[in-house]
Amino acid sequence: MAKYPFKEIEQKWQQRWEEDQTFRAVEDEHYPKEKRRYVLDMFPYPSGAGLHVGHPEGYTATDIYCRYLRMNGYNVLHPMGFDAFGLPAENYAIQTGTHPAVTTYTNINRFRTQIKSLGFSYDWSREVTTCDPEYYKWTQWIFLQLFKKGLAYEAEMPINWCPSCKTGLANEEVKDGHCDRCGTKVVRKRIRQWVLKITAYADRLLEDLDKLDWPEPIKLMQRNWIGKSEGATVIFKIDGHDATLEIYTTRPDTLFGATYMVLAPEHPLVPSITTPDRLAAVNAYIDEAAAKSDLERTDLAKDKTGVFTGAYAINPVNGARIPIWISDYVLISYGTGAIMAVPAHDSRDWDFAKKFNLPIIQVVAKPGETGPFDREPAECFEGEGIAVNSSEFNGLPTAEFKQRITAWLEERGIGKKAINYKLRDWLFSRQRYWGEPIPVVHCEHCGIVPLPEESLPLTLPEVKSYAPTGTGESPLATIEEWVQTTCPKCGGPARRETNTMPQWAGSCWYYLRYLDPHNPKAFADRSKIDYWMPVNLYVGGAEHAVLHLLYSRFWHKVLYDLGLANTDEPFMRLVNQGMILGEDNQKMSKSRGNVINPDDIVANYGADTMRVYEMFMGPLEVSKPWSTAGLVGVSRFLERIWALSERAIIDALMSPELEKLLHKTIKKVTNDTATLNFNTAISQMMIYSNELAKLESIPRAAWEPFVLLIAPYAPHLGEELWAKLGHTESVSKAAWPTYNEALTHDEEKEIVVQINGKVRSKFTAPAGTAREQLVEMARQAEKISDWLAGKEIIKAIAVQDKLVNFVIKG
RNA sequence: GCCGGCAUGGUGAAAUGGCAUACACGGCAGACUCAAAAUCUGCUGCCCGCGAGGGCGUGUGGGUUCAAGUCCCACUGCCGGCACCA
Repeated sequence: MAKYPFKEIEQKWQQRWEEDQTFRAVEDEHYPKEKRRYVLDMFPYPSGAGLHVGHPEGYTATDIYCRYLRMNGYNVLHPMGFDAFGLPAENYAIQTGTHPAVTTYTNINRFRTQIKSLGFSYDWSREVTTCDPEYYKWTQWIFLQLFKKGLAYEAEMPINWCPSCKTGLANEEVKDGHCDRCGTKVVRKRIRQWVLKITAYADRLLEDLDKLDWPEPIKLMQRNWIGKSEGATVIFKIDGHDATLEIYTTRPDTLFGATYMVLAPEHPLVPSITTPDRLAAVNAYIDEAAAKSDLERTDLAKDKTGVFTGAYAINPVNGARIPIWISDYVLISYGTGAIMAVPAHDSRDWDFAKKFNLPIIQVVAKPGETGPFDREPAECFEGEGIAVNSSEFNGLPTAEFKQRITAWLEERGIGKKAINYKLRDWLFSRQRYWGEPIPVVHCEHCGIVPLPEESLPLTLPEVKSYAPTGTGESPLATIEEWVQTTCPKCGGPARRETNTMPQWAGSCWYYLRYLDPHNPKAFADRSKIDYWMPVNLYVGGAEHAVLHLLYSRFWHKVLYDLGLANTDEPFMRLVNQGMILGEDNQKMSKSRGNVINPDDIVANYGADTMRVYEMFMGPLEVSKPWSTAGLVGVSRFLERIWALSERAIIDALMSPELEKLLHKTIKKVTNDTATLNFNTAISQMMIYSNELAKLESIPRAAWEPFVLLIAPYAPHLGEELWAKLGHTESVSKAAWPTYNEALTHDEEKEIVVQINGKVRSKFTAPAGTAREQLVEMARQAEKISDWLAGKEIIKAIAVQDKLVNFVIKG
């Protein structure tokens, strides 16, 4: 018996698909909207390490699904491209002097070859690369639209700075307070930055999550990241000053329990309210806080610090004079940068009050708590309850008190309802070379001036050194002839922006460029957007939950508001594939030496084996360890199918039993493929092929549908077997097999007989036998009369086609 | 600390509240072979028993139910996210 010649077959069909452009997607109006599907993979960053076994997992899943959809009469858009700007290529350039574009395109070519070797049905004519000027021209163009809408602005703000790499780092490049690349401790540095006003969309980004068919944990992560909170602002008078102090609280009902105030060290009121005797201490504290990194201020420094300013605020509800402190546990960037401290009902305030011996007054009684409430409580209580020590509000439940006190404050003009978000504006600039140049100039007369859209792309100039300057400017700043330019508005001298965009920029909208990748006039023609969008299924890793997936939702909404997109959400359904771990159940990494290279698998076992194995490992969404033994099992499965195809395929009727199994198999594989439950679809195909293996010759009617079922999973094998059956057209154009529902049901059912819930016997009965009759049959069943002898039957439960359970006593 | 996810044989894993362990790997036995590999067939949760058979079993402890891997409550462990957001 000839071994399955996967090398020849895979090469042959990949070549054929390319020559025939089998998977080219065309905007054919004959397909109604509901027969079109846009199935998207998260495109890869082409690293120097080559494709990882994790990449093909999601790609295989979408590929099987796309092939399944095409066979079911759908017009499918399934593109692939490369996220090509980014740090690794630039860092390599710094070390070796190789232009990042050279490294990047070498890696892209390798990735493309690797991806193609797995036989995915992408429409490669739509490939996009984010570092291509023809692509980033439109990234810059979208930036200009954001700028014109006032959604991109310049600001001085503290950022994460790596003193060793001499560059700013994005939040995602900081791991536990250290530079992800070199391990140096990150410090804060104030430099000029471009920032995108994502906060303007906070509420819509939150609300619209409800429309999306995404995994709940991902939606929850976005909700938490956006962090909407509802409360009130309250204005406190400052004793002896005209200025007032505004604070934000989610618990206005605890106002009577405020025993001190805390300002962030950066709060603008601090200098003016600090008393002379406290000035030295306050200034020392401010300097100390400023020198701390974010890590020191948050992660490591749960220990509260702070100093008294010498000033007092007046509590508007009871006139109490309460001290104003400063502490870095209050953040200048959230709310009003100032709080009222209620130590009895906030654990942070509790810790602070305990440390500095500040008074603690209980104002909320736990449900059922009876008091007395005139002494300092033994512990902090943050839950809801009944108001105490709150004058005329005593006895009110928390929720009601909140409403009443907010109205009370509003009437007096000293407070109002307020909403805050944890989400911050998006720090959008990098002091890096390998990114999209930000298309604006700084003019002495006109200020910041956007480049005219016709002048785009603003391409990256060549530089001698890719190394960061260390001054907080990108390497672009060193090219005087590039930096010096003229103002598009007044024609006077101007300097180009030298910051570049972060890696996330290109991926914010790539799914739109796939729709019309070569359009020189627009990022995508509106008719093509209307034809395909929104994305029906988006598959990728969960690590992008709050970064790419939030950023691209933001950009998409902006485009929608500009009338440039047809929906206000880009990705209707999201599925996260689980991680593939090493054989040792650890994350794959070079240092652990447990990395599996897909090239080796394809070379030794074939692409189809790789594909089917990755889908057979377990559910798509969960993490699972790689197992070479498991891979071999799948390889044997495909070998057996090949061996079956070498047997005589005859035009004879199949047995009724086989026919039933065939229809059950078609049903299960159809449903499981449609719902992405590929592992159970594969095991059903194994069951069916094991049955076929018992036959010396195989009825054509039993074989052909099976070839069609396996084709999306093992497409090369599928094509070859289909051709062996005499078909000349690609199996991907064939119609998916149908099943007869009646044949998927058994006429005879095995009925289980239980005594007190334990299985004691079994018998067969015609499907649909009435429950009363099942009970009668069960009484006669083998051994059951012995079990029932001399016992009282309290109850007999019968479930049609399933079981009879006798509940007995004695 | 807070939020979320997961936990089933030696292993990867199946299971609309209705026979737990389908399918695959591994293991054992057998067939083929001079032999081995490959391939094929059978067996394979644990305990007691010669056997018939019985008992126990889905991280732990409770509960609901005629019936729980599945539903509820409490806990443990692992993985992920957030981390002074007032």
